[in-house]
Amino acid sequence: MSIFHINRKTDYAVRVIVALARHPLGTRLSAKLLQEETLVPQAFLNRIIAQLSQGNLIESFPGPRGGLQLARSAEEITLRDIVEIMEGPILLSECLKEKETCPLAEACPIRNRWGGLQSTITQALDQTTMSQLVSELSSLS
Amino acid sequence: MSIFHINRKTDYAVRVIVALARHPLGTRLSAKLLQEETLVPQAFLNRIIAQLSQGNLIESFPGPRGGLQLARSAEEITLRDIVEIMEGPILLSECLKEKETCPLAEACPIRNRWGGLQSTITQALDQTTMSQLVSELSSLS
DNA sequence: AAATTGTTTACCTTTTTGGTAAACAATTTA
DNA sequence: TAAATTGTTTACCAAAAAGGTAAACAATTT
Repeated sequence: MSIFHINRKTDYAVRVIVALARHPLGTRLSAKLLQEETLVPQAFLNRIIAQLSQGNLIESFPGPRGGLQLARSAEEITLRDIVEIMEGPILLSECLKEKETCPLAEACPIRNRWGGLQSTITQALDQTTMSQLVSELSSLS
Repeated sequence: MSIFHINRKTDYAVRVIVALARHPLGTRLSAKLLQEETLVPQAFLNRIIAQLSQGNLIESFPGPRGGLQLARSAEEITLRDIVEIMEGPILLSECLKEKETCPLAEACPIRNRWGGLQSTITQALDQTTMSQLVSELSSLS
């Protein structure tokens, strides 16, 4: 699509977390209700929910009176948490993995630049919490 | 692979521009020589060179005594120039295109965050010039 | 036991990535 | 002007990722 693009799956996951974060911690919402709020296709949403659950960002309870709830408070969930659970670690270039050896390693002028940009991105994502998003949301409506 | 990942094609393109930028403006290098310096597969490199040429970042001259040269000085070529020629405009989310309409547009708390991060990234790329990379390279060797 | 809710697995289509190869076009020089 | 040299274009390809569907499965409550 385009470089530095957020995948739809991750975008959807943010919608899910924000929908949950709008309610008091401990509130359980069903997958069906989350579907109505996020507009994500149900079958796809199921897998996103499962991934968020495996990543310990949400907790799930089967059966009647079950549902999904945040695993911790909205202040303690950042955009980076969600991005990394859905996409894996942020890595601008293979050469930023210590173990990797690049044929140009001896004379690579770009590696440190990618490293710096990667730090900038991860810091920006770290600084955005779900409670910030929720308060922006209420100021919109 | 991983989110916020620089594609190999773009990484290769940076190698090409840096290789050219190490010589005085106006110096022509052949595609064959560039292949030896960048280690990019020849057939793939040909297409990368063509794309850089179409993007007016380099100039090409066919025939004997021909070759490739930078279209402007290394101080005037930024990482963003290369990234956008190889990958198209930087766009974190579809919803950042003015014309796009998102079903959540009325109540979307994340759009401005993606917009801010996108600005941060493009500014960082704007601030890196090829002459900076070349001088870092000489300080390495 | 039945109803309700989340989980897992398998499968699918389209697009992107990374690459190869050969024909083609332009320019210089013998 | 023909041959040699150099870049350009096009067609093709395999593997992976993106985005999604659907059905069987497991757990819990009533």
